[in-house]
Amino acid sequence: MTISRPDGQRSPTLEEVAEWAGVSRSTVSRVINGVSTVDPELRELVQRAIDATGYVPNLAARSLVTRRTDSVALVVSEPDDRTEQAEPFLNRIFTDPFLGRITAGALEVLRPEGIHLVIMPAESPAHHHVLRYLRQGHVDGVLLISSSDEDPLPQQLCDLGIPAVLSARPGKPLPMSYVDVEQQVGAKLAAEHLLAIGRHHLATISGPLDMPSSQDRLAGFRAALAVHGHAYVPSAAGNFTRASGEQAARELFAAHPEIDGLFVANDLMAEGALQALRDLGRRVPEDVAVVGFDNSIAALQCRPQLTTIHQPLEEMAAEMARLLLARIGKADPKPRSVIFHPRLVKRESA
Amino acid sequence: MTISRPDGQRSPTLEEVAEWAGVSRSTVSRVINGVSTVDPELRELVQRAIDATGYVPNLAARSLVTRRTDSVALVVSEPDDRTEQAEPFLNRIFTDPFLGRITAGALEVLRPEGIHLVIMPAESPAHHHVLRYLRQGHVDGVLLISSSDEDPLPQQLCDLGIPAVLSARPGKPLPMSYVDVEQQVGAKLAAEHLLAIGRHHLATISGPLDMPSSQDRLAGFRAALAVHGHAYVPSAAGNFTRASGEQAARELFAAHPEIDGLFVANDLMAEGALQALRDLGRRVPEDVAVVGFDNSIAALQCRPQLTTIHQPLEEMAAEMARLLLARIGKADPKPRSVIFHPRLVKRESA
DNA sequence: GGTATTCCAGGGAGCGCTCTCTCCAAGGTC
DNA sequence: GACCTTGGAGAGAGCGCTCCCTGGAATACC
Repeated sequence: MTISRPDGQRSPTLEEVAEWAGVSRSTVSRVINGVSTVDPELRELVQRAIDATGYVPNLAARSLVTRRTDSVALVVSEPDDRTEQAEPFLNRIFTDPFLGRITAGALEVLRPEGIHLVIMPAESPAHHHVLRYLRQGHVDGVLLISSSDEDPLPQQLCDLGIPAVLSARPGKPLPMSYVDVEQQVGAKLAAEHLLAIGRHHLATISGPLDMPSSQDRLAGFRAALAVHGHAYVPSAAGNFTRASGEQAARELFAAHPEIDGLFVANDLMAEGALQALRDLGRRVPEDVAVVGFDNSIAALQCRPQLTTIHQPLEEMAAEMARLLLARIGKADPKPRSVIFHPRLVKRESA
Repeated sequence: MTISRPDGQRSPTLEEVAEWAGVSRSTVSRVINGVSTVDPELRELVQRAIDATGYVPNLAARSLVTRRTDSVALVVSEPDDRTEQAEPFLNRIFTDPFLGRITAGALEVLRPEGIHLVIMPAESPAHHHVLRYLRQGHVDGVLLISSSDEDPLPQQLCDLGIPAVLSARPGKPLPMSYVDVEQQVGAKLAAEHLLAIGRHHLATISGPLDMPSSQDRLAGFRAALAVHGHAYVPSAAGNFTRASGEQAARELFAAHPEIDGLFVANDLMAEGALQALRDLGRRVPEDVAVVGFDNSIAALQCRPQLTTIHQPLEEMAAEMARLLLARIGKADPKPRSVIFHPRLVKRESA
């Protein structure tokens, strides 16, 4: 802290507060930390001293001894191979409603516990920066949003013994807790809905295929259709951005103009697909029915409004925070997984 | 730090590295901090010891004595009165391309300096949380994105002597550095362009009117039109979200169907306005010309693509970071302001 | 060759806090 | 009244680091 206060002096220390109140350092410390064995009268006195001096505990000193910082990091990671895309990483993550919902959910749990959340983007070239930050002990643990099964970060955190919780099933088995949603079930809901409304030429726009969740949604969609006799399902991969959805839809309809039902692996890409369909002169849902995934704000903002698969991201993030807190508490609880259920939200597009 | 390493032991200390290398604590410290007065041979030896032990400096211990943390916060603040809006704060900030660009620009400057950036949302009920975080000395300074002239945070940071730089001219005069863009000039560019392409019935959708930048854009637009004899300019205020832009456009066109030129205070709202115009059956730009503001990714993603006022957000954020670093370096440099120039980017919508 | 000067490694203090241990006083027991 | 228990305050050590000061070896100077 470089708080050069206006009056030029540093912020007061425990010792100074103690002197002001005429008690010992220990007593002040006890009051600050809410230890009950303090005479109520003294407690009151010390509280006045704290207010009078404007005392704030020095975090560095405290965490030097407690080995806690009372803050956790939300790290949004991105592997090498996707870093050089048209739309820069930071633009993508700070434009996708995903992150906001995750943050909100995590804060819901962390704030009442007095734990701070710091958000750190970690695109690949900066991985070591972030890793250094984490190793230095700025935070007690990390909520890791990782978007590829090639991402080395989960493994690294594991090796370093830094408590962490993942936002999805890890690509490789790892002794870490994670939350997830039944991706395949979500895709199945979409498939069955499209069939139920009488569509026969189905296709899908998937997310990046190095993401387990993308793979699952694609596989789930295909499997559900196979059950109904559809052996072949055209697909194109996007990267979860609106532009990539638009592009994928164009490709798909160029190759398969007969498509009348489309499952898109997130709402943002679905919005892009809607754009493409408009340009192609296809009406939604009359000519083509579209189902998205996420039930994000984007689903409500496009025309027609998106029928989509709801994913309880806020609750999932809250659960991640809870799992992390548990992990930080005791050294080595068994890694736990918590799986959430998706559901279909019917709107106008299908 | 609660790093309970897999093998159950804590991470090594300076002392242990010193012992490994057979030198003193001081020497290791010197090597770590790149002090030049170390025998190259010893330096080499110490480096091997560091690698072998996997040593990472303990941040708490270090910053206890240096009073630096080598990290700064990017705080996105929001005043009371706007917290209870349809779209939650976190959704809004993590959906607007604004934040991504700011982050990218700041990191550009901070990363090479080895300074970490932590992002903290600070909607009003959590202000004290964030303030506590900052006061505890987690960071050396703050880049403050504040969106209202009622926001108490700048003043508070100032009082606490926490180094900070603002992202726009503060609502009230304050001895803090800030960057800004010539908002009025930007609005004037929009106004003149709309006139130049032959529009006569101009209107504008502004941002929240408690933001100095919104006020400036509105005032600038009106002033520029006044010069050309337009005494009255219909306007409606949004809150910089797509939905609010759509809503504002509806209101505006319901009251003033003759409008043929529209200046919207950011691209996101302009996208919403485009949506509304499409619903109303107005062609853009034939019936209504639309000019946005920001030149964000959103301007490229809508149909027709937006003519907009470019704001060099990345450079502005980079400059903020530079100003902050300067402020952290020495106690009390004179607060500086750096003003950037907007420019018109012509696309399809006007 | 003796002294002054530089160079560079080591030792010690101390940053501000927590936490354990000690100690004192008050109350309870027989 | 002597003893033990208990509640609650203070003293001390030490977390891991940096930074200043000291001192010895190497070099330079007269």
